[in-house]
Amino acid sequence: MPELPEVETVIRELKPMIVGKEIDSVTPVWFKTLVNRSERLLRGQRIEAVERIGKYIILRLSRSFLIIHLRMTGRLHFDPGNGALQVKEQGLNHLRLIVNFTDGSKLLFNDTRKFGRFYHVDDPKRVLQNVGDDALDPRLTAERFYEMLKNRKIGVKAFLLSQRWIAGLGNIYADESLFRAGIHPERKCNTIDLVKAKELWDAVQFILKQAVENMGSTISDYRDAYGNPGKNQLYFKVYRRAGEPCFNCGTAIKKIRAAGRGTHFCPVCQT
DNA sequence: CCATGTACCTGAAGGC
DNA sequence: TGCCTTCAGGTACATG
Repeated sequence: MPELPEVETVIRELKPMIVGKEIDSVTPVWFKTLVNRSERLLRGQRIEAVERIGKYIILRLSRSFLIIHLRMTGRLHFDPGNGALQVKEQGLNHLRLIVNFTDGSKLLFNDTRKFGRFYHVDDPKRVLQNVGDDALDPRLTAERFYEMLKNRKIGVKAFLLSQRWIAGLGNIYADESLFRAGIHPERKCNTIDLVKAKELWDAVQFILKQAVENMGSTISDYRDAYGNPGKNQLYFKVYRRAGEPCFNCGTAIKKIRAAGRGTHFCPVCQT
């Protein structure tokens, strides 16, 4: 499910709901969701801040960190505890973990496929050591992006999907960014010159920012903290458009497997 | 270093 | 209707 824009949407909404709350207890519903040894250590800790690097949500607590990854189908919802839970549809069919706050409100984690994780750690580096800078980090520049690309023989889609260099892109926004920049997903990184690298970097920035403005993309499972779907799926140019005409040239959009993922591109516009 | 396959899970969709 | 296969916003790990 969620890539950077979906995670950003969720935390923007969640932040005012949970910052300052004190954890009373955590109820693990599915035993693998909470990764740690001692959920008792969470009692009495306050949520000091809600941050994000790539697709990772970082809850800064009084004495430790709770790092959340939604993976494919994870959803976070807030239950104010007064009976006014706002979640729509069947948002809570697959409840996997509950954070109970001392004021009676709760943070609910729903996750159909059970891939999502809450990592309780003293040092965020334990989870984030192989995660690069956030794709929307203003300190990143096209020049630094080019430096990362220029000596790699890996296909450019695989590069964008790896969280190790730039964090936050997933399958949808990698395909959409490559289309916008006119680059074939299997092109080797080291064949991209500085000018083309800048075009790709600008495309990544545009695609991600547009998706944040549209509250993320909903294909099936993704919902924001209120249970609402995103609107950005209406702006897809290639993703899930196999066989349909390219908006630039009319050629049928192709679907192949690249970097192990279904990959959509225009065989004429993307070289 | 790089590509590919498998594992982790559930459910929707398509073919027969 | 039912059965079987494939696929899905992700990542970690094993194998050539």
